[in-house]
Amino acid sequence: METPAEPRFGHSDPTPEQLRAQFGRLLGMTAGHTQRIVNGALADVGARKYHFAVLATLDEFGPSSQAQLSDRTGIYRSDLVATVNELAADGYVRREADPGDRRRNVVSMTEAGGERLGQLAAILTRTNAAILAPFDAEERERLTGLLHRLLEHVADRGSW
Amino acid sequence: METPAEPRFGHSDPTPEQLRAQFGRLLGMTAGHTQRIVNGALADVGARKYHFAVLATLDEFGPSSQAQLSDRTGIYRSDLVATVNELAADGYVRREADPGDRRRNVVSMTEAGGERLGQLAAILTRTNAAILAPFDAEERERLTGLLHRLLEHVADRGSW
DNA sequence: TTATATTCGTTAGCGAGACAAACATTAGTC
DNA sequence: GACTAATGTTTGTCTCGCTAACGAATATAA
Repeated sequence: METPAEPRFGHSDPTPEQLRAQFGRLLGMTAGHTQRIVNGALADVGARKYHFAVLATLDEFGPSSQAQLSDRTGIYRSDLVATVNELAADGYVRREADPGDRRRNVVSMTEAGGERLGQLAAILTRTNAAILAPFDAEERERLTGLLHRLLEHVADRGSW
Repeated sequence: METPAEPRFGHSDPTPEQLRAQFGRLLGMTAGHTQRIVNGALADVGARKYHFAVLATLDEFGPSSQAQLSDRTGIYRSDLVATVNELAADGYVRREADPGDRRRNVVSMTEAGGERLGQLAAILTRTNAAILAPFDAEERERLTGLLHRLLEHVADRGSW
């Protein structure tokens, strides 16, 4: 088992079987590439996905506290601080103290924020389409259906 | 109005439409949960996926230089240094200077490393099975088939 | 043969993302 | 008024992917 023998000149770099066989790896690599594409497109305009998540949430629910934003986006409260900071610095959101509850901040989207959301949404629509390009409508449905089921199963706390 | 603060990834508030609609998010969240499960299982025995990747590669190709390991696992050379350090510290691999090329190190798996690989492989087999539990054979094939196609498309450098 | 280029391992560091711990302030309840 | 709970914030940890740079060794071209 610990004897020499071996490659030396094998210039090809095949992926080992045991690695390729892992479903988690397949999923992870696919997601990794996909996210790299999406993140790259967002980064081109100086955004991250947290920005889109917050903006989209504000658009749908209106002014919210940070705790609400955290619950609805899944972003940790601690990470939300930085996200709101960044969005506020660019004038996309406003953060004001809630007069009714002084622990709270009310975060609301500005006009510029609405435009920004439109820009980011367009980017995401575009990249999502490009990513799914090789699939026809039926395959997309199958894929998203399977992924939804998988997500539900895998997100089920208690079983893990 | 609000629920207790915790269960991270399964939020309590409704997920905004624009977020839910993103395919990238679906893929990302699914992969995220999956990897958390896998990483958690590996972490329980003090391992990371890089460890498994290197061990599995050594098992299949025999003693290799770090550059070869990097090529075959996809781990960056710089990150491989730490990985080999860790594995060597635990006695799972040996790192020796290559007498034939003094720039190189020859990394080889020890007996303990072989056992470790068996342990990690068992963990991965188990978690992969659990993850795919809700699917029957035909669905698994469909899912992996679709993911493979997606991976190929999305990993295609040049188009992005 | 000498100069130049390339390879290999290594160190250091960045940034995103997911997450935990602790804390001060403020509200609500007993 | 004391106790508890929620909110926002700071700080820090860890994995992962990725970049830059460097010294040593080797390969190649002039």
